[in-house]
Formats: sequence, C-alpha cells, structure tokens
Amino acid sequence: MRQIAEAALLLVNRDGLDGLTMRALADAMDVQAPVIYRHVADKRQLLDEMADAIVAAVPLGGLDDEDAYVNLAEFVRRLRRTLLRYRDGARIVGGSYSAKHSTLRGAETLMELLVKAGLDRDRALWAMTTLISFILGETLEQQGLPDEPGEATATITASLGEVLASPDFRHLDTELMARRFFDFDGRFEFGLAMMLAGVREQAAGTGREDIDLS
Amino acid sequence: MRQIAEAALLLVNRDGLDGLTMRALADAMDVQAPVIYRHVADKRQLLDEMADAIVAAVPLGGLDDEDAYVNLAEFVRRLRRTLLRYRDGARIVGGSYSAKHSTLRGAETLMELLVKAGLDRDRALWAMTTLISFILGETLEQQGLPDEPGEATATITASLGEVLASPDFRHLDTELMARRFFDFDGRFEFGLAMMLAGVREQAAGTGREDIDLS
DNA sequence: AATGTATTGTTAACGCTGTTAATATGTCAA
DNA sequence: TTGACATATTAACAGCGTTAACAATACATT
Repeated sequence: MRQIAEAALLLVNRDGLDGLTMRALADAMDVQAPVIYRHVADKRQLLDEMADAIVAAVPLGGLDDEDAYVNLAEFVRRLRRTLLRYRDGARIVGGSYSAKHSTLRGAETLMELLVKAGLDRDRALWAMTTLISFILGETLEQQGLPDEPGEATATITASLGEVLASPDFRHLDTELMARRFFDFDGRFEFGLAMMLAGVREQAAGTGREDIDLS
Repeated sequence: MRQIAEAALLLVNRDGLDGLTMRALADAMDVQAPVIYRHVADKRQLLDEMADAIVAAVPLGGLDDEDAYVNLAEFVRRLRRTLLRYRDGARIVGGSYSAKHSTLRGAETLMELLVKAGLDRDRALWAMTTLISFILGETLEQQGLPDEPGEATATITASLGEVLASPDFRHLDTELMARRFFDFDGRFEFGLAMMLAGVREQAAGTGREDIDLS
C-alpha cells in the first residue's frame, strides 16, 4: 500500500497529477492495472495515502527556540517547503479529506506550537485551520503555474493588460502584478507575518502576560 | 456563452460539480452534446466562465462605512457568502486560473478597500492573495463535506477517535473537533479577525523599513 | 515431497468521460 | 429559388476508473 503511494508520488513528480492514471501507475510498476486494486480500494484511497505520505515528510525536529513564534513560523515554512518539493503537492494534500496518522500528527504539532504561542485549545484549532487554508491556497496557486515562471509572468500579465488598461482599475496594473504577484516567497512571508500578527492578538486576548505587546 | 455557463451553474446546483458532464449539460439544455462546442472551446473554458459568473454575483454596493476595516470585513464576508450560495462554488472559482473581467473587478475592489485600510499597493496585493487563499480554503473545506452537517460530524469524528485516542495527542481530541472544527461560521469569523489584525499591523508598519521577516 | 489455500498476476470488457468528423437541418439574403 | 451560413445531429475515438473471470505462483500443513 505505502509502496504504491510512493510509486504514485514518483510518477506524479514526472508527469504531474493529471498524468497519474491507474494504467500509467501500473506501467511504472511493471504490472497490469487491476493488480493495483488488490492493494487499494480505489483511486481516492490511493490519493489519500499519497497525501498522508507527503505530510509525513514534514520534518518535526528542532522547533525548540525560546520564542514560540519562531518555532511556529519555522513549522509553517517547513510545511510549505514540503508541499513544494512534491509536484502538485498542495493539490494532493488539499484534495484529501481523510485524516490519517501523519496528518493528525502534523496537526497535533501545530496545535502544540499555537498553544505555546499563547492560545487556548479552542482558539488554537481555529488558528490552525486558518493557517492551513493559507498555506494550501498559496502553494496551490504557485504549483498551478507552468514550470518556467518567466513564461507564466509574460503570458498572464499580457492577457491581463487588456482588461486592466481600463481607467476603472486604479489599484491594479500589470506592472504591479508582474513585480509582486509572482513573487511567491515574498507573498508567503508577508501572509505569514499577517497570520502571526493575528495569533499574537488572539493570544493577548486570552489573558497571558508573558507576551510582549509593545 | 454566458447562457451556457448559467445553465451549467444550475446543473451543478442540482447534481454537484462531479455531475457536470458535457452530456448532462446538453441534456439540461435540450440539445446534443457537440452543440456546446459551437459556443465553448472546451470544458476548461466553460468552468472559467462559470467561475467569473460566480464572482460577478458578489454585491459591490455600500461599503462606505467610515471605518475602513468594517468595509473590508463586510466585503470578505460577501465573497464567502456568494461562494457558499453556489454548490461547489469554491472549487469552481479556486480551480480557475483565468482572470476575466468580474474577477479582476472584485480584485480591484478588494485592493481599494485594503489601500483605504492603510496599506500601500504593494502590501495590498499580497494581503489580497492572503485573504483569498483563506476564503477559498475555508469555503472549500466546508463545501467538501456531505450535505447534512450532522452526518459528517458523526462519521469523521468517529474515525478520528481511533487515532486520537493515543496519548501522543495531547492537544487534539474528538470532543474539541466535534465542537469547533465543524463550526464553519465561527472558524471564518475567527480567521477573519486574525487577518484583520495582520492588516492593521502592516498598515501601522507602512513606511517603516525594519520589518524583519527572517 | 505432495496437496490445498491464499495471494498475486493476467486478459477482456463495461460504462463513462471529453472531444472531433461527417453530415443533416434550418434560416435568411440575393 | 438558390445559395450561404449558422446550428443541429449521429457516430465514433481514445482514454478513464473499475470489475469479472481466470491463470500462475507462493506457502503452510499433512
């Protein structure tokens, strides 16, 4: 089962998620397609296993800085980096609604970091879903683009230009889009800073006193 | 073209996005499948048009409160509510990478609200993508659940229970999940508050150069 | 060593999908 | 009436996930 998921992830890394068909996977494993159904109920289950395998690859070590927010930010970055290392990783993980072991272990770690950052468990759970929506959304958009970023920048901003040329658009223009929209690392760090500000505010509302609010 | 997209949205509201096939759509329009290809290049283009039609349904009026953050929050809520009104709305909008007119008009509005909230355009763009990732992610998860929420709560938390029973999980348990995870309105308002805190911090920091993201 | 059982493989096929080619039908201008 | 053009239809293709029916292999027990 896990071997099949690993083989599937390899295939996806080569051909993309749309290239993952049961027949292609069987081919890559030097076997006929129906054999897969001996170990996997259906494709959904296979994708769920792949999703959990990806999340299992997020490193959990370290994260013991004295500043809880440093650890929190580090873990969020690790999750993103892991998703980015797998082609279509965000689509695979985001498309899975099963909660297997590694996924829950990751969630537990994130909860722990949020509690250490000053949230009670109720708030930590909601902060977690907010963070995960953010991480998945940003990674999804980044991975949805063609392989070479330069190409995407050119094509997309060109087609945008026709619409944005209208004087109705006073805050959006192609120059801004080309310069900032495709800077995914920048976008992510900015969004992360926003989320951490939100966590800090919620932590302050909880009534802890060891958080510097200056 | 737009009529076809409207018919497709009606069909999706009845049968879900997975029930949207070219043949089923043709049936609903009392016509044979190939006719659709006279007006639409392929299914991707149809989905793009549907996505834009959904975003076009977001009301833009009002939003003139004296407090910029009230308007910002109101617009974000309207976007969510509109996505929720269409079955699988988040999947349709999130899966579309074309930027048609209504989508850009919505983005322009959001940019304007963020600038009024105190961000420069560079930061407003990144705050916008962060907000949209959050909205789409939360709505996607909500709409991905079965129709009757009670059923989902029971089934999912039950299967979670087996794993979460382990003493390794000190911050997650089924009681917490059942009580908070499926409260999507609560989740959204909490996340929104987090995001607004982030916007406020960024607005206060505008003009400063010492924002350390590392 | 021989036999029975469970596992792992194969081939063929079903119903469904998006999409295209070839062809017919209808609508309106000259 | 005749032509031209848009719109409809039927038939079919390749590919998808999946299942049924059957063959080969591995392995524990007698």
